[in-house]
Amino acid sequence: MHRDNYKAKLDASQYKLTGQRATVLEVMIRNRGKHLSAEEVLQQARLLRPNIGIATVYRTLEKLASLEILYKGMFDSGKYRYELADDREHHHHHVVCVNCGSITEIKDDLLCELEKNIEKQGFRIVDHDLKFFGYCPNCTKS
Amino acid sequence: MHRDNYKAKLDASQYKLTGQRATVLEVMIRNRGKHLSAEEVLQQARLLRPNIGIATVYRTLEKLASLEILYKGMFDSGKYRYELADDREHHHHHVVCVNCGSITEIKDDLLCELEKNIEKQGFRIVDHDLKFFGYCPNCTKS
DNA sequence: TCCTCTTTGATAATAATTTTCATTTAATAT
DNA sequence: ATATTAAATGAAAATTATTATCAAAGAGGA
Repeated sequence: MHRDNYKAKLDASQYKLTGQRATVLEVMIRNRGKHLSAEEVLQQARLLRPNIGIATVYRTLEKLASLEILYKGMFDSGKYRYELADDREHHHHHVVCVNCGSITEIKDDLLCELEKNIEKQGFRIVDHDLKFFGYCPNCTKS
Repeated sequence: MHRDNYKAKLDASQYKLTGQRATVLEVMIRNRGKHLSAEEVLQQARLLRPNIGIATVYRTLEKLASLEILYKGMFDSGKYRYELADDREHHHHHVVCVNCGSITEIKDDLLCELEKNIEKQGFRIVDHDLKFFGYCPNCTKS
């Protein structure tokens, strides 16, 4: 998805497209595919806008996640990470390397059948979150 | 698994089976199937042993998890929850109700195929964690 | 018993996140 | 353009969950 579409999405929301928000969004776009913590977003945002505050970063990430522009997830220990979420894809699958900590996105989706099974038991499923833990190709070699 | 087996497992470990540890374990056994936070474990433990401290609860939960007597997971926002983990089952699947917050365990496992796909890409998978979000049978009705 | 090592509870410290609040900014009406 | 109003911001304080510190208590062995 293009930069402008994200901005348009934010613009069309109940929130104002302020400079700070555009900056946070810009950081996320430039790091497409990565999973950044709030602190990491702050550091990169300060390169573009030196006196943006941590509270604004948190507030903006939260808003962007509520607009589903970002996906907010907990991967390793104790802090949230954010990534660009293309609206079509609600499902996030990741492989977390237990050796180097790298997080790789995977696309394959065989879960529909499993979801259907669960729905037979009376649930209505709206989303899922799947993480694999193992060794990434790099760490498998050594 | 029976109460005594957990105690035996702890007893056989490098750690002593102290009264406090037995109390925490007892709380977890009495809440089989539930996912308790450290604070919740403390409250229940204090009914059995009024002056057990929060630090001991955290330390014990951590140890029990490292012995794989408990499973430690992050479900909703910002705090860890613990549940009894029968050693055979490393894989945890849950349905989290987005309405009432209830967490239900599911057993079905169709993920082997997916794991194999990922391994073809050079990863070596050792574990996974799958959560579904939706409405539980209770909330689906209303 | 004495000695040593482990565990404990209270409390301080830390880390991540949220709230508060006075000030700034943006959007709208004038 | 200016005044008005509500939303957004940055700095700092507050909160929440968790971990570390440390002196005292407990357990086991020589």
